[in-house]
This record gives sequence, C-alpha cells and structure tokens, in this order.
Amino acid sequence: MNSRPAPTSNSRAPEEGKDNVTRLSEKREKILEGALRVFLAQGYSASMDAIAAEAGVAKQTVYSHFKDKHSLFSALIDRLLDHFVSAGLTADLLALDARSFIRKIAHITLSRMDDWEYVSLLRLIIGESGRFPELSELYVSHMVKPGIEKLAAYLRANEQVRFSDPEATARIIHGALINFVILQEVMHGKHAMPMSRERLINSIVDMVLFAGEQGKQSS
Amino acid sequence: MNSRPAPTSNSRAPEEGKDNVTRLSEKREKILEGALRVFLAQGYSASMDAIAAEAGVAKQTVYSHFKDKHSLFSALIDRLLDHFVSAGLTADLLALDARSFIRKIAHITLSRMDDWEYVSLLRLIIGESGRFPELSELYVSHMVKPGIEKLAAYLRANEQVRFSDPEATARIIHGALINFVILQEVMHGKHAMPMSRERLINSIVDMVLFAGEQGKQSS
DNA sequence: CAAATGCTAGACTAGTCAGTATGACTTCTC
DNA sequence: GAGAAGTCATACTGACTAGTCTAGCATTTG
Repeated sequence: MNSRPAPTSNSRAPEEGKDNVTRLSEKREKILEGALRVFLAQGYSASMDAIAAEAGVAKQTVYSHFKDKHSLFSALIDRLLDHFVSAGLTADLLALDARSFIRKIAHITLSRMDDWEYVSLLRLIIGESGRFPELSELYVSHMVKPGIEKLAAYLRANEQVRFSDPEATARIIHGALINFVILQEVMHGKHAMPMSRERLINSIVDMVLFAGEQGKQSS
Repeated sequence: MNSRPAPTSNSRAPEEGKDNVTRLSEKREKILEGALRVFLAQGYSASMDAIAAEAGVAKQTVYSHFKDKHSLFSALIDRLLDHFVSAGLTADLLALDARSFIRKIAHITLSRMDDWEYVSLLRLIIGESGRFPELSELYVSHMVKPGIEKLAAYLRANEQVRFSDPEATARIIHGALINFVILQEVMHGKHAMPMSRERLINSIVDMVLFAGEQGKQSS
C-alpha cells in the first residue's frame, strides 16, 4: 500500500505573454471564483476541500494564498461587496425628473432579484451576521448607507418634491425595495405571495410623489 | 481506568399533582428551550451535545423525543413561528382611525427590535433559507402573508383613505418596517446609520396618509 | 546546471459531530 | 414485587474537517 500513483502528466500551458504579477494572481483568482460558488451555495460551513476542488486547485495552494478559512471568506465577501457597490446609481441619474428617477432607482434595485449571486450574498451576509458582525457592518456602511444618502440628497435637492424628512423617506423607499427582494427571492416567497415588480414600483412612485407634492403645498 | 463514577444521587423531585401527559411533555419542553437558546445563538451548526447540556438533559433523551437534528430544528422553528404569530395585530385595532392604526402597527412591528429572540429568529430563518427553504416559506405564509393581507384589508375598507393598490401599499409599509429591523438590529447597522423609530414611523404615517388622501380626491 | 518558487496529490494529525449502544437508576402501574 | 417506561452518564462508531506535512514536478532565474 501507500503506492504513489503514476505522476499525472502535469502539463501546464506555457502562458507566454503574461508577466509575473498576472501569473501570480491567476491562482488566487481561481480560488476566489471557486470559493464564491461554494460559499454562496453552501454557506460558511462549506469545506475547504470542496472549495479547492471547485477551484481546480490543490488545497495547499489555497492555504498559500489565504491564511485560513476566515481570511478567505472575508476576502471573498469584501470583493463581492466591491463588485456590487460599483454597480450603484451613477451621477447621470441625478438629472432625471423625480418620477423617472425613482422609477429608475427601483428598477435597478429590483433587477438584482435575477442575480443568483446577489440573492445568495444577501442571504449569506444576513445569515452570518451573528458570527461575522464585521461583514454585515461592511455591507451596511459600504452598500446601504451610500445608497440611502444619495437618494436622500436627491430628494432634498429636487425642486419638484419636498419632504419633512428626506432621510427617513429614503429609508422607506429602500426598505420597501430590498424587503421585496428578500421576501420574494431570498425567502422563496414568490409562490406564496406573488406580485409583479411593476405593481410595487408604481405604488412606491405614486406614494412618494403624492407625499412630495403635499409637502410642497404645506410649506 | 474506565472507572464508573459513583452514581450521583439521582434525586428527582416527586412532582406530585402532575398527570402523565404533563410529565411526558416536561422534558420535551426543556429540550426545546435549550435548543432555542443554542440554535438562536449559534445557528443550525450548533451541536447536539451543546443543546442537551443547555437543556440539562442527557443526549439520549433528546433523541428519544426528536428523531434527529433536523426534526428538532424544524419543531423549534415551527413553535417559534406560532409564538410570534399569536402576537400579531388583533381585531380591536381595526376600530382605530387611519393615523392611529398605522402608528400602532408600526410600533408593534418595531417593538420586536428589542426582542433578542425575534431578531435572532429572523437572522436564522433568512440565513438557513437556502438549506431549509420550507422554513422560510412557512415564515412567509404564516407570518408575513396574513399580516400584509390584514393591513391591505384595512387600507381597502377604511373610508378615510383610498389607494389604487392596497396590497402593494401594505407591502411598502411592511417592507419599510421590517427592513428597518433587519438593518438596525440583525445587521448591526444602528451604529453606522442611526435613526430613531419615531422618525421612521412619522414619515411612514405622513406618506401613507398623504397618498391615501390624494387617492380619494382623484377618484 | 542549480537554486528558487509555485504548484500538485495525497497522507496525516487532531479534533468535532451526529447518532447509537450500554447498563444502571427511578418512578409508575399492575 | 415484577415489569414497563423514561431517564441518566458514558462510551463508542463512523464520518467529516481545518490545517499541516511530504515529496515530487514544472518553470523561471541566475
């Protein structure tokens, strides 16, 4: 026993034309991609063997790039958060009129319902917010806070509407949208309580604009 | 070695005055209470040894009442869901005027932020909604759906307000409230983005009433 | 060529965990 | 008092896991 198997022809492609730095981060990239699939599917309890296998990489290689499981997990979540942050609301939206602006924001937020990675990330961050409070705080401060602040800034600056408390109003809009994502997709509620995105968006837009109109009259 | 320790004086209180059924369910109750504390604190990955210890019961006793870990977990979540459902909105609230009604609903919903068990349950159900979709569906159909339907029924029936889509409006109110709980407590966002409950509630009430008022005028 | 670096497969350590088995103790019922 | 039912502490099995170690292979660099 203990027969060492025939050394599998360890063929590695030449990979010419790539400098050291690129090649250095190549394996790291593969590991993060494998970890993404496995962690998002199975949660933090996923095994390091499964991650290495999914990444197509030896377990030792994982440990040569990341100190331990916690580090890998944190690095992955950081990366994912960065990825989704960059897809936030851009400056050109601010030129839109109030109705179009809110519609657009709502559409962008709800479009993430179709993104398995986003839905799984949401579930993972909320689920592990007990064990990894620093990650959920990162989510709040990097994704939620800037989004709500930008929305509030728009509501405060726009001439067409006036609210007594734009920050709270922004939270209501955001909460209605994110909770829809959580309820329908994260918690699989779309069968038990179906509702089209358009219906929700229409109601939000109407409600906000009515209230913003009223705020102007009473000022 | 392998010295069997002196049989600890297995003193059991007489427990007179309790019939068989009561005594039968006594251990089960202790197990569920221990499981509650441990599962809510550590998630599904908590060990059965830890649960038995927390319940003050032998592990074998746990397995004599529950087939396996999954059964115990499901039974516990079922029970917790029942517990929180019963504390929902009661019939006497329906007599309130629109402003008071919405305030009351909001206060009740947000008061659960102070309940460690509720916050942990929310985190647990969302976090395990990948592994246990049936539990999150139970949460949706037993807690969320009835609540939103009652709220929508009120909004539809009340003479003081009129909405083009009461169901969607109810979802907005519910989403704004629950998301506040998730953001502030479940995800520990209350330090990064503090906001008083009263501010949120005032904005929700104003927004809904303005919109409900407008809906009447345009009909 | 020779050293260095990064990788691979696989064995290994030390520990945990779900679930089962054992044998003894207590209480109730007949 | 005998048997049944429930419980207890403890030990055990088998599987799995995080992380380490070894020894060898491939490529780059000096």
